[in-house]
This record gives sequence, C-alpha cells and structure tokens, in this order.
Amino acid sequence: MLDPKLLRNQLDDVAANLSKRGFTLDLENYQRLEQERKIVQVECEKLQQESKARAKSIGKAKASGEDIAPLLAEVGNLKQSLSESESALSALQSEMDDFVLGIPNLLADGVPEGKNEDDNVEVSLWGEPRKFDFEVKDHVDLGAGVGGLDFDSAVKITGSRFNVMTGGVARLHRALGQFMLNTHTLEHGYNEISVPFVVNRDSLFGTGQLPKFEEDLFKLNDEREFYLIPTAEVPVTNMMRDVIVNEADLPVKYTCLTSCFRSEAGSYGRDTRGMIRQHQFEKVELVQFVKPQDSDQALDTLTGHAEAILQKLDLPYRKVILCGGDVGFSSQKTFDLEVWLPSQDKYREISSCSNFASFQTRRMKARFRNSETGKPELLHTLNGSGLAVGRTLVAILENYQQEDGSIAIPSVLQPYMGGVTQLEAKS
RNA sequence: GGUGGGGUGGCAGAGUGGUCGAAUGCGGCGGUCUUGAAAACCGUUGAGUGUUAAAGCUCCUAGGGUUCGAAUCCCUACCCCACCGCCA
Repeated sequence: MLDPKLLRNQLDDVAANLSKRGFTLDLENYQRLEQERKIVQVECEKLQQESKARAKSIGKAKASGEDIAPLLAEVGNLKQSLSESESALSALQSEMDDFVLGIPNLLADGVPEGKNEDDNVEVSLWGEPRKFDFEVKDHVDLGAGVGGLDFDSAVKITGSRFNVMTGGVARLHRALGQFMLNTHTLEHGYNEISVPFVVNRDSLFGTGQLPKFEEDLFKLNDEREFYLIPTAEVPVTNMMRDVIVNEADLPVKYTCLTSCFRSEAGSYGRDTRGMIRQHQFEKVELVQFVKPQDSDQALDTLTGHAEAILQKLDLPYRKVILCGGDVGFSSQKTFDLEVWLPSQDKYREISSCSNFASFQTRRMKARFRNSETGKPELLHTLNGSGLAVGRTLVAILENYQQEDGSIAIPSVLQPYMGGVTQLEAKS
C-alpha cells in the first residue's frame, strides 16, 4: 500500500503517476473521507482523553474513601458519545482502508507509457533463435514423442490445465529445478528456503494478492481460510512480516522452489494446448529484502540472476520492461524475460522480476533498524522467477529438438541427468 | 482425539480490576573509572500515530463482551507447552 502521508500531501502527483497505469484515483472521494476522518478522529481522541481522566479521578476518589456516586453520574453521557464517536471513526477508517488498499503502487521513473503488453519495450536480446532445416514440433508432440508428457492422464486424474510427466521428461524437469537452485545458492549468494504451500489470509494480504485478487487463488475448504500459494513470493516474503532486522544483516536473499497454484479464472481459451498455462506448475523464486536506496540496483542484479539461467541453458531470450499499463498491482517496475519458442515463432514470458519498493513491506510491517538513527524503517522487497520450471522445460524441449524427435540435453543439465545426453524418441 | 497449563517490551519474567505502556533481571546504547579491556557504578533503552517541537491517542496474540475504569474478569478463535490415547 502507498504511504498515507504521500496521499495527504502530494495527492495530485500520486494521481498523475497512477494515471500512467490507466488507474484513475477518485480524488473527490478521497478528500471527502480524509476531511471527515480528521474531524472525527480529533473529536474521538478528545473524548477518549476526557473519559480516561474521569476514570482516573474516580479511582483516586475511591482510594481516598470519597463518595464516587456524583462522579459516576457525570460520566454517563460521556460514555455514550465516546462509543458513538469511536464507531463512527472506525467506520471511516475501514472505508479509508478499503480505498487505500485498492490503489496500486506508484510507477518508478523510466517505466514507459503504454496500455498493455503490446506496448512493453524491448531492452535487450540474447542469443539467436536456431534455424531448423526440418519442420519444428511443439512441446506437446515432442513430449509425447519421447513418452514423457501425458495430458490425457492429467485430465482423467484431475482436469484440464494439469499435466503428468514420466521418465526422462520428469527427470529433466527435476534436473532443471535442482540446477536453478544450485546456481542461485552457489553462484548468486541466495539462501535456499523451503516453505509451506498453504498460507493464511494475512500472508496473502501482506504481498498484495488480497483483498483485490482473490479470484486468482485456490482456496481450501477449511474454516481457517487457507489458500494454495500462487507463487513462493507469498510465503517467502512474509518471512519478514512483523520483523525488524538489523541493518548489518541486509540484504536478505532467499531462493525457493515450490509448486504454484493459480485458478486462471478469466483466461479461458488462452494457451489451452500444452503446459504453458497450468493450474499447477513449479517455479524457482528469487526474493530480496534490501535497504530503500539499494532496490533500484538490486532489481538489475536480480534480473541478471534469472538471465544467467537462460544463458547457461543457451536459450535465446529477450528482456522487456513492462509499460505502465502492464506493470502488476504491487510493483513499481518490472522486467520480463521472454524465451524463444520455435513452435510459436515468438518470445514467451518465462520470468518476471519486480521491485515493489515499500508497497509490500508497509502492509506487512517488514522493517530494518537504521543504525545511524536507531529507528525502524521499511525495507524494500524484490522478487523474480529464476525461472518458471515448467516453461523452461517447454523451452528446452522445443529449442533442443532434433529431426528424429529426440531431445538433446543441454550440457549444464547432463550432470543432473546421470550423464544422459538426449531423450530418445519412441518409435 | 482427551485432559491440564500457557501466550506481557530484543530475551527472560512480575503484574490484588484503578495513578500500568507495564516491576525486576539480562541484553543494547551512553558515561565514570582504566594505558587499553574486563569488572563495578551511574544514566538510558518498545512500536505506531500526531506535532516545528510537544501534548494527546492506540497497541500487553487476535476479535467480541462486562465495567466509570481491563494486561488483570467473561466468551470465541489462533498458537505454544505437558501428559494420555491413536497413527507412523
């Protein structure tokens, strides 16, 4: 959530910034609420002060053996108006909360103008899409060809948008996750962490999925209101909820391999074939907690860590910066990495790296103690996929396919595959 | 699943319904002493909101309730600990 002070003091600037997202801030409504809130709050605090003072004097009178009956009589009306004032204030405050929680993060400088993903701007290009001298297949046919991808069984077991992997493909999938984790822990300085795949509402609130995006989530039928995680970002970032860390311990960097669960409500008909868009997929996540002045730089290095995986796998990709209209609700700036998919003849998202600044940490009270001032300050959070494992598997199958339908194994993965150099096509 | 005991400041741990944002100890910070350090002694030390600064207000797991007044009493939820049972 945004800093309430910013709304109070620089409302027009905020509105102008948000308009680049296509978000219209309801200034009138805000000003009405804020004005009313101030009046009611002042009055309410006055009444609280008054009633505390009365209660104390009653206590004193009683202690010294005086008759307290007249004092009690005086206090009668006060009690009534205090409780009225308190409920008026809390009603206003919750209205204000709803309003503020519905406002997306401010965009960082340098985020390009634009309405949707078509307006995202390419920043860089790496590698060169391979020229095939035979007809390319997509990952669905390739996976079936090596006998390792079985969507029919997944439909039988569960339904659409799930998958079953067996044999060499299952192993390749596992190898990818291991390879990514090892790279991030051993070469990029991340701390590996294993977390629950089920989270409570507070956690989803902290990272910004709730209250606004509930329909994207799988909710468990349990009175505790548990949800399946849509990304490791949720449990990992919430590690710091209600925590004040020492400045000397920063930055804190976690990497985490989890399954991710998304309802994909509203994406009917998109990417229905294959495993590009699934209800359940694996992802290696990178999460960083940094000091505010470090987060700009950290976004670049974090994105670089995700890029390193693509480079080691020798997969062509491009890096784009999302335009204002496409940046996620909680993010102030996002780079997407898009991998080349020969069957689609285009680049497809495989990683999304974002700087959330203090948007999440303000919600979850994740702070560090400034060693100079001794005061707690909000951390900045960043995260990025490093990478989406399922989509990486798709990219490997398609980019490493051979004419006979077999799949070459990238050399960095071979140690994880027991030295296997290719997945053979079944005849 | 059953029974009992708990959730208080960075930690430990007091707190007869009234002057408690909360004793005390440890830890942290500052100082005295010392060539330096330790020890000892003195002082200081929660978070948020608000303000030029203050005052004020909120917060003793969370949400309700009783009361002029709740950390303290009642209800509910969550979590933790112990023992018993069950499962592995």
